[in-house]
Amino acid sequence: MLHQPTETRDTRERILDAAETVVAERGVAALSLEAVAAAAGVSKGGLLHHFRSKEALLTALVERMVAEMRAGYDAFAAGEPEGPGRHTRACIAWALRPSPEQRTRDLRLAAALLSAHAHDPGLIEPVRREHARIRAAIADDGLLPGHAHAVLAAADGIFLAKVFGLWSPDETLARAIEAALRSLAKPC
Amino acid sequence: MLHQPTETRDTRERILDAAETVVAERGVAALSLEAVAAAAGVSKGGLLHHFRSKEALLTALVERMVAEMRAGYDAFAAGEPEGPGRHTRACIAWALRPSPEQRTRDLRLAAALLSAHAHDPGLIEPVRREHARIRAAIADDGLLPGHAHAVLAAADGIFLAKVFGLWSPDETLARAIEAALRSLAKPC
DNA sequence: GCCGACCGACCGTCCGGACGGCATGTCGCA
DNA sequence: TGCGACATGCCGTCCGGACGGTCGGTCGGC
Repeated sequence: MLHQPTETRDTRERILDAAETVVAERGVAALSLEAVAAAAGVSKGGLLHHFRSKEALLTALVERMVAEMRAGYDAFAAGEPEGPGRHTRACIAWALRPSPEQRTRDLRLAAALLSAHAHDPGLIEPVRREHARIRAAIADDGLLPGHAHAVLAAADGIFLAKVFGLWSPDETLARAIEAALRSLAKPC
Repeated sequence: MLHQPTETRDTRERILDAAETVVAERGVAALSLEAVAAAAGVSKGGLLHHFRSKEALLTALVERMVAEMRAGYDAFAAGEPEGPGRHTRACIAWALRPSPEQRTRDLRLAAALLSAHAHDPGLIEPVRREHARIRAAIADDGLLPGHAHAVLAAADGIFLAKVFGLWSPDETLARAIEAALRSLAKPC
């Protein structure tokens, strides 16, 4: 494995974090290279040293996001007991289990998704592939296909509604929605 | 009531249609005044005669979209039989009943939502209000709150996944999802 | 003394918006 | 009926600013 100086990786991560922060706080339109550089405590030249173009920055943002998605979802799947409906229940947990680090994860996801899609819809292709992977897992989960996909749609809805700031259920409602979805995730 | 020449209204509508077309075909980043004007067969000056700024254009886009949303949803609600779960079933129909004019409606919604939110997240406030209105109707629909909101989340997910081009169920899967959601929309 | 991280000035381009002008039509008035 | 004053829908040019990206240069470590 090539040895990469730690400082470089730190700066790259700092820049990606800064990009997400800018989008989260000031919207997609404010995502300029100068704004990101300033938020990361780096000059514009320094930023462009790490990401050769804005598109490269957005691509890296999407890649990191998808990796985070995949790791998070797989962790939930691993936490569910074996048997039919496991992946479907992982979707429920992924969308409706509020934990501090998940809140920030959602903000990161939203920022990356929105900014990349705004620049070029083709940039979120990795997200589409990850979604397809989850769909495949869910279709082979031992449930009626309609039930599993209804749960997936609900999980998507919870998350994407948060992306646009449409709404977010409070704690008690989240529990109630979770119960309703779990009733769909039972073996037929 | 003031008499408004018909030609003006036509041109305004043509411009709004053109804006949606540009976004749908070339993405949010391509939504410039010049591109919209060209697609509408109007000069940039002519466009700015009807919409004093880009923000005014986007505001009008969102307003038209919300009106369309509201009319469509209310039509589905009116078509459902009275009794508990009516609004919840209207959500299901709204998201999962494919009809030609609804496909184009979805494209319009997606284009308006994405472009307005990209320019300024505050511009989609009317959408948030409309969503809140539907949530209120659903919360008072005679079902367990968790069930009704789970259905709403699924409807949101189906639509918003389409907005980002993540996926869209085919006809048979749509029927299966519909059946699963309807099982949640039964009186408790 | 080389190399990689980073800087900051600079450039070309694009975009939003202002502005003055030009037709067409309408109304008041003689 | 004819005419002038004005409003309206639309055009096309121009400008200031912002933004993405280039490039020559600096500095510290190996």
